[in-house]
Amino acid sequence: MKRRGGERGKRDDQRRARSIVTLEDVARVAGVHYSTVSRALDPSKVWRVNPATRKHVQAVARRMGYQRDMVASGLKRGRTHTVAVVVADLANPFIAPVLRGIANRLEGAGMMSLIGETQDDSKRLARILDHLLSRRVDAIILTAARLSDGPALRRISRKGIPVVLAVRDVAGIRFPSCTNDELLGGRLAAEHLIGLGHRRLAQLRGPKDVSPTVERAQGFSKAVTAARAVEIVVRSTATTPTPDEGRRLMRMLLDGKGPLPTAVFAHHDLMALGALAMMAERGLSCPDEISIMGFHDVPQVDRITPPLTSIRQPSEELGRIAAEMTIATLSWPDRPPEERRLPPTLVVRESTTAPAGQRPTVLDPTGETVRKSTS
Amino acid sequence: MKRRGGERGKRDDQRRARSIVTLEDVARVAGVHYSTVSRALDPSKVWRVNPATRKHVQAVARRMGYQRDMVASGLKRGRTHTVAVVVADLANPFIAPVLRGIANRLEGAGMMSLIGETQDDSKRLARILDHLLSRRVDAIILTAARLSDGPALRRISRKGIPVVLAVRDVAGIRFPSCTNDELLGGRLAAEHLIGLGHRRLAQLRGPKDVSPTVERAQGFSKAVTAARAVEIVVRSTATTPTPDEGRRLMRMLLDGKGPLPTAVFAHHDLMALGALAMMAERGLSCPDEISIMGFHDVPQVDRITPPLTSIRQPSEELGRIAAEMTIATLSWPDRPPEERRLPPTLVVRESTTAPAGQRPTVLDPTGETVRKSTS
DNA sequence: ACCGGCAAGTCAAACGTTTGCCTAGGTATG
DNA sequence: CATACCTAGGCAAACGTTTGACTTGCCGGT
Repeated sequence: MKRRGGERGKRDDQRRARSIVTLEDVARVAGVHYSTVSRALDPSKVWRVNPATRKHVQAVARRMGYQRDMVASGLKRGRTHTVAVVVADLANPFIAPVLRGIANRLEGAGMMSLIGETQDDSKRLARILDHLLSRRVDAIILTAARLSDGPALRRISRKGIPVVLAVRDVAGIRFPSCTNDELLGGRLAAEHLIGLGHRRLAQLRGPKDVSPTVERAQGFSKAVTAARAVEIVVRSTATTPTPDEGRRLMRMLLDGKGPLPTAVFAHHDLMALGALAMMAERGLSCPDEISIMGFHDVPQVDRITPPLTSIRQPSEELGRIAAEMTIATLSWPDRPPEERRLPPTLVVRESTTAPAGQRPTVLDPTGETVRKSTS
Repeated sequence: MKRRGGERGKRDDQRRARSIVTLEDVARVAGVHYSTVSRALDPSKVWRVNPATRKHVQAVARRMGYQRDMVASGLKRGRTHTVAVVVADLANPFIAPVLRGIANRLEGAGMMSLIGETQDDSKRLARILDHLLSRRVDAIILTAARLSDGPALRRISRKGIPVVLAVRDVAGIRFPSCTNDELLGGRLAAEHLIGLGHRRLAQLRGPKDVSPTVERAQGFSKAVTAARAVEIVVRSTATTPTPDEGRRLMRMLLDGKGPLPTAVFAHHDLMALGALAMMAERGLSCPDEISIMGFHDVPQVDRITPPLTSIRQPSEELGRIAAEMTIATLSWPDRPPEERRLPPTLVVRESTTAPAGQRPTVLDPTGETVRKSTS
């Protein structure tokens, strides 16, 4: 515990200017070698230093306000404690809770998340992935993968940096992933509408080339086929599911040949809103003439007119689990990739009802027509 | 341009395992010293190397897939090209566009954003700020500041890391900041309601101890006073403006002594939604009995019943500007702190109308009562 | 008295870049 | 021809931490 002091003082000015306390500073004050300080402050190495010395060093470090430089540490250890989260569209209301789940879980593990937005542009995704490589992030949580992004991902993965897929899956690749069970989501939607008596259904599909759209469509179609009902599919060409795209698809549907469907399943609540607007424009009433349901159960769709039937997905939990899988992969790199699918739930509101022909009409005491209602 | 090769081969195995190409690898292949490679790849130092050599080195680097290690570079240069964005609540729908504005602008400058969420908890803010210090971020964009966070910020600032305030301001501190002009926002709200003829107005205030609430309230009150109208203020005790908090405040208002106000200004659309729900519960109709308006114009409030009058703020632009100010501060550290305030705009919809007594009642050809309407 | 073993610290070489300084030639100038 | 000057590139010391290898001092056992 003897003090020595004063043998290593040549770079002090720089550091004081940045007012940064280094191991060396602490060591000088504590009267030990800086490697001892390093060990005294590292829980996993602290057994190498005498309890008395440890206490003393820790006290000095705290007093001087020492903070380990994570950049230097990252360089040496090859761990930056940083996870990149790549999203397609920050404005999509259902991505915020995912981000939150991720950020909060990571914070608990001493990590933070870097965010990048691709706008579903493959070039931009490639640029961002390169950049992330250069930053030596510990892992990447990718929520912006397109079905065809396999090759790009394999390239990254070969560089030795773990990629965890969230929300969207990728064709022909086995990575850890945490996604919603979209097949089930599609099926729940179809079964709900079929259960109400609909025999002629339409799908307004979401952005193309992404797994949720494909699987949701598949789950829906399969249930429709199983029920021997008729299905009309309208495909989106946009990359973002907006109300405008919903309007456009709904117009295409209404202008199409053949009889109109009695129920419409939009792959995104925002598209359902657009579809509702289009119906209003054409003087059609929902749900009386056509039932409409959406997906995601984004905030406030329970308050519009009519309150929207939707499928709810556990977004924040999905983020949390994706972060958890990332942490697990980092601490046990060779574990086989786990693929979790979270079950969605149906939320029935007033935008869906039985088709006009089959609607049970009941007179209630006030003489008004009553229908299934949740409020 | 002579090749030398083979004089520095002792650590190759490690690097090949991580499949990371370093300056040294490129140098060996190109037959020059690694410092020359460094200079050939740094636009600001490239004049120090002969054009022919530069070309050759750049070609080799590209061919080998070299990527500068930003961690090492960060350690040496003291610049991490990372900006932290600290938000209070990731789930707040109006923060997503801000984040997006920031992330996109930063990406253009070769930086990325680290995100942290405080949940408006001062302890957590302090923890996060410490952590960010340790990560040596280049700057911090703080959207989660409480009025009383001055001391904590000064501490950070003294460590030499620039802080830019966005959305929320802090008492008694002169930092670069980019906020909404909340005074104007409050005034617009008040003037709109007063203009409709209301003389008895209520405010449901937002989270306490944050600048937008205080200024918005002040702007509102001032306009009310100027018009010699009467004001009732209901203060929130929550830290997050939720529909539930809106319900609670609205109940307090309705249960209060004295005559009810004819118009209510909620500091957040979500609170306005709660207030509407509370009115419905009490059998009051909006806007017939009480007009309600919100703030932020979050997505979909135009589709609820009745469509909500609100105040719109340019969130994405605010983020972009905050990022811009951050970049400016980094490249010219001693510039005087700029304080920008972005003007909000009033969006009139159907949840606000003239008070019952003064409402101009007009018979239209169908014999129904017509009122001001936007749709 | 000698050796082995252990505990507690010190030493110094990394991690991959950046950059001030130095040197080796070459060219211009006296 | 000698000197000064320039250019292009090499050298090596940082940046702050981590960590394998080494030293030192001490104890117990033979």
